[in-house]
Amino acid sequence: MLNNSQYIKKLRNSGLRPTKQRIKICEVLFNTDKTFHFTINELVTRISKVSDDKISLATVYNTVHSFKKKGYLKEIPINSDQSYFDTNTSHHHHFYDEGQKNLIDIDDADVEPVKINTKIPGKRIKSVEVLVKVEDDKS
Amino acid sequence: MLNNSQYIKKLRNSGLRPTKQRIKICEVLFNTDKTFHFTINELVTRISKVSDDKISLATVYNTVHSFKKKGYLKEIPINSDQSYFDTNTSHHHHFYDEGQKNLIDIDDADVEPVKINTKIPGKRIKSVEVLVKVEDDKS
DNA sequence: CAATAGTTTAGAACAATTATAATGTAGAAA
DNA sequence: TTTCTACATTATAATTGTTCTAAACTATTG
Repeated sequence: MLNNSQYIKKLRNSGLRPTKQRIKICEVLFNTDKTFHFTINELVTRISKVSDDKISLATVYNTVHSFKKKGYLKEIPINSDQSYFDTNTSHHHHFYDEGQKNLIDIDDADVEPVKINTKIPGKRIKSVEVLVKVEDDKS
Repeated sequence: MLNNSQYIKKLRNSGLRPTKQRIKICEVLFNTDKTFHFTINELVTRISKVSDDKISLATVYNTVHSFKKKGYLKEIPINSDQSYFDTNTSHHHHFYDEGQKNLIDIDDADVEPVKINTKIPGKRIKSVEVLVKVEDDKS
């Protein structure tokens, strides 16, 4: 929930030039109290709804990837025909309904800390992500 | 670790006709003590190494999908440019090294049961999958 | 053996994503 | 300000993984 000058500051601080496309995308992604999930296509649709001058698809891809690299977005690890991104970069998990292709956050507090009792030599754990697949409960 | 007549039986029992293509794919996937991960492309390569007559790409896709549906294979939920499958259908989890695109099994016994303290009305949990992303430990 | 329902196949089609290369622009230096 | 340059954007082409199609093939049943 920032205004444009704050996005500009944020972008500059992370070494990204504050172009009008990036600022627009910041607005679409972060000008809301609620975090949300999206695919590139859904983002393009959202952008076109709030703006008259459109942003090219390539730029949307580029920007989402730089934002991900800077830690402003997370990619959600599900197998799908397209990638899902999350504006909620806090540590949390997901329910996924494969039938409806519906993703729902699971608050970190609702998942007991996952203990991994093994490790790989020379590697450090970067993240632990839990994906809970759900289906209709027809019982 | 079965011989062909056992694959034939297995296929028939699950309502799949035991064609020579499916039997060949069974051999490549299941004639080993160790379970493993693969992409469709890697599977095609493996097949071509042990067999002279090739199986069309469409058939490999079809077969992997039917085997998945029958529960002989699992798909591993990671974001990648291609899908990963696992011949280990037991309940277990994965380490994933994004840098090297390397997947490693985590034995179920090495992960404390994941407790989810929330639920979605009308939905039932189908699976809980833990993906542990790792990176080089340069400490 | 004949009928038929399920399979395989090559290749086309498709969809998501990435690459290309020309044009545009932000920010720094003069 | 003007100029310069490195970074960004763009339209479009190319690429890649996957699915579709429809014709040929084959395992199974009667």
